[in-house]
Amino acid sequence: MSREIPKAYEPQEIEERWAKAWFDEKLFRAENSGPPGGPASDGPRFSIALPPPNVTGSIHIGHMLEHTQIDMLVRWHRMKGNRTLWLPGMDHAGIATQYVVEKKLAEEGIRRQDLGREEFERRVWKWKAESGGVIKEQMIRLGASCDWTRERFTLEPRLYRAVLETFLRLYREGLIYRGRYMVNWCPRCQTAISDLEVVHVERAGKLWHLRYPIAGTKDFLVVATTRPETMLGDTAVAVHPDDERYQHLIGKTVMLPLINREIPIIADTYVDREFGTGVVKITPAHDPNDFEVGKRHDLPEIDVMTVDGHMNDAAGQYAGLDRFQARKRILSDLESLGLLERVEDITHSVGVCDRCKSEVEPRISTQWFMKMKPLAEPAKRVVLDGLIEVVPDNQRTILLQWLENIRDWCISRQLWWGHRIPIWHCDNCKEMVPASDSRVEIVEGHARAASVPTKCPKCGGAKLTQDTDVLDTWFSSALWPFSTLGWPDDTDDLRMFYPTSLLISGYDILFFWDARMIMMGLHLSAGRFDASGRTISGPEAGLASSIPFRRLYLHSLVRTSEGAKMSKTKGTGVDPLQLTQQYGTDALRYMLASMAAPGTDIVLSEDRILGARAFANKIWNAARFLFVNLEKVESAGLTLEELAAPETRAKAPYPVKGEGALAHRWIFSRLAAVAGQVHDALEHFRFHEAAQTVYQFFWGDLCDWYIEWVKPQLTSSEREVALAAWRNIFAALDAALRLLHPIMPFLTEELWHRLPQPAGARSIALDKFPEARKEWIDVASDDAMARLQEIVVAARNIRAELKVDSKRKVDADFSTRGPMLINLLTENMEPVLRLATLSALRISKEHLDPTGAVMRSTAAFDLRIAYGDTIDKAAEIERLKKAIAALEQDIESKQKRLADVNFTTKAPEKVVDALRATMVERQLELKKLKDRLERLEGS
RNA sequence: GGGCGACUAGCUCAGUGGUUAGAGCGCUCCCCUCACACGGGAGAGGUCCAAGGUUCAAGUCCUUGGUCGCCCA
Repeated sequence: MSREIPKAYEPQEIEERWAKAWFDEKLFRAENSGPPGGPASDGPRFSIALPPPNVTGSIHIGHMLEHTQIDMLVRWHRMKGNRTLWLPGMDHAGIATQYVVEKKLAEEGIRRQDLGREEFERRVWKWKAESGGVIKEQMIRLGASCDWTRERFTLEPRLYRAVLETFLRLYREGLIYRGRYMVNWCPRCQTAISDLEVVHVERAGKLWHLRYPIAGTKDFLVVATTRPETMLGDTAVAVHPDDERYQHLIGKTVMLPLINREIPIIADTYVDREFGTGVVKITPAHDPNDFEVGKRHDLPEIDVMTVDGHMNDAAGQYAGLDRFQARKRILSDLESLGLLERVEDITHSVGVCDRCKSEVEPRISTQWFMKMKPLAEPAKRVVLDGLIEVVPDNQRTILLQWLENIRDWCISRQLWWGHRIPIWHCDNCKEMVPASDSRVEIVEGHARAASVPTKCPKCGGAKLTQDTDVLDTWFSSALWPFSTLGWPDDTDDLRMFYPTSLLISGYDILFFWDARMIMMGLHLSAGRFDASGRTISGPEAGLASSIPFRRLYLHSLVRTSEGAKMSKTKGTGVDPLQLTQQYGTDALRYMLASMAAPGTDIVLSEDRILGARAFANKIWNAARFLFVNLEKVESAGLTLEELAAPETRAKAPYPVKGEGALAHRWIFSRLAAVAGQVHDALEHFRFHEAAQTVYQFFWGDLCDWYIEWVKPQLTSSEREVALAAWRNIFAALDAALRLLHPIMPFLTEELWHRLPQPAGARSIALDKFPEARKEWIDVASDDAMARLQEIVVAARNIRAELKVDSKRKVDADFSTRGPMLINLLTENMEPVLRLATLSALRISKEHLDPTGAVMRSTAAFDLRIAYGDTIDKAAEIERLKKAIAALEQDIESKQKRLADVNFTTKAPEKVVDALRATMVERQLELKKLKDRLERLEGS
């Protein structure tokens, strides 16, 4: 072992080295975790699926936050001895990936249509092969302890099979159907998208009031619209049936301007009488509400646009124009005809494509849908029954409300990159024929449905063409927790790891993904629920038949200081790898963990990363202190081998004779308490609490007090003392590193290896997480140490006020009534004198004379230091007066409360007693301060 | 239109009805003491957005309002 160790923690080389080693050694294979030796199914398990990042992307800070939280829990469970699986993988991200590749092609002036479907798909695969590994590399570098031997991709053959199986089952059950309905259409992506993929943005717009001449009169009706170009497709105007203004017109007609089509005036309760003139144009082919009205009144649907957002032949003279150009032309034409009554400035909500931000066009088209109500019922039940615990709780309500109001899901996409729908259409009779089973075959390295129908069962026709649509990406994502474990086959992994223990995702994909996984997981695992969604008791019908995860934690999002989501295109994105280069991965992880309070979004702060980096350096240097002193271990007569032996550490704390015993008992008592707190915090996703607890323990307790306290013991001439001290300090630091490992894996791995470890020890990640050991809890030591700390701080406080040179040792006087503090001080005189930089501490039971000195008092003791003649009397009087005022106010409020019979009778006895005791102490303190003030003012 | 969240020290944020409301950073003073100046020691700094209410007790629970942000329609 080399004993050179840099003075400051330098993360770059260390992190890269360990990231590579962990990956190369397959350290995080599930098989490396859990009880050694026993049968595979023994013992507690922990399994979690990585929310698969888009294959085309790169890690952003939101991933980093997500992965840090998952990794903390995964490492923690692994160290607790659970058989632990974190299954990673990527999502083919249909529309997103196709968009990216299309944009690249556009740079060469190529459209995908120029290439044709097969060639385009080939290009996407090629591009995926080139850039698809980026995320994986980054995740490895950032320390995610995934089992990479089980990595999956949503478009790989095994997962396509799961998709086929699902589609075919739901199709046969009638839960997937095809039909002609109004959908959200993106003219840029040229595909239908689901309701969830439409984002609503507030935009400044205009409301145009148009005049529609009433047929056979010189009058006209005025309709208001934000989308005048759709008027070409109007097939009616509507008024409210009870609107007195228009009663006489119902049943008459208007002449649609520009196109000169005679259309009826109808009555429908959908019309809002208060809006505009109370007359609305009805365009069944371009508005979802008008579509419904059109159905009710049997109106024709006139689609005036093309798939790419241009006007079609039905638009007459406007055919061929882009929809926004057409709008301008139509408005100017109406104006010149005197049919534009007025224009109003408004802000309104515009639906845009989540992916490309183009304005979405409501459009009638033939698509595939999934019936969601029957699937949502069991999902609601498992959430209501607590079979799936949702954290934070308010997200549970949001989820339930969404499930309550669920609408059918448009699952088909007119894309080329994705899972192709396994339905064939008979060229002859248009019958739809599904693949006969879910088997897949590999063609050119990629999966295709293998069981292709060859003959139409209805007409016998032999010419069948596969549906050209692919499925929404979220269709395959919805199967992720079980498709990745081998479903629909009954695999060992499925038996071992399903249902997964937990899902951690951002709340922004609660509906997109989490909810759909619950619905699909429940539905595809027949047997556990009957049709009413009730839990069936008795033996489980199969391991796969269950919820996809037992707990669901929705983590916060990282936002810019303006509250917007981080966005690369807006330039507000933060590259975590760059931050890693700058500050170290562990520092970044610590910072994220420390800010990850459930339910609150995170705004990055440079200050907090710097603080985290300082913490990493502090840990490094605490270990460095032991490291550079290793020779002294040997000179104390201890071998490193013995120190490294697990048995040695297991027996800590070793009793230390004489003065030094207290601190050892205390630090292990703290360790037990802290381990308990960290367990509790992690169990409840309180990552920030876990982070803060270990920080406080390591820096405050271990470094500031324990190490400083025991330093001289390590070089003690008494061999027994030195031996025990070394054994204890190693055991304590080793435990602290294990405690820190889930948050800061690289640093702790490096230090763990640099310190003596048993032969053959592979990694701190496979070591044990510290337990809250009951036998370490030592309330008396906690209390004693707190008392001594109070005395040391009081002495330092006086020194600072007297501006005593920090190296100069001075005498002090100490007074207390009872023997308890006297004994305690006597037993710990050396460390107290040293830490307070005192030459002597004279102990008495008498009152101390404050003249010419500075004093600090608590209810239990007085401490006095006289030094030089530099006492600033005025300042001391000022300080005393302030303290007295605060105390008096406090005592007064306590007295008031204690005098209140309501309080003393209704509040718990414990609270009343505690208040009483505190008040007595305060009164004592107050008396001391008042006495002193009097003397000072009198002198 | 409906819902959710935030508002606490100069800044970024914790705070689970019950001591004198905490942390990190920043600030002031002292110290480069042999693990660490990414450090050590000491200190200053808060009418907890406002107004009502519940309670023996409210930063915490309820109601209303304000400001900001997010989501859904």
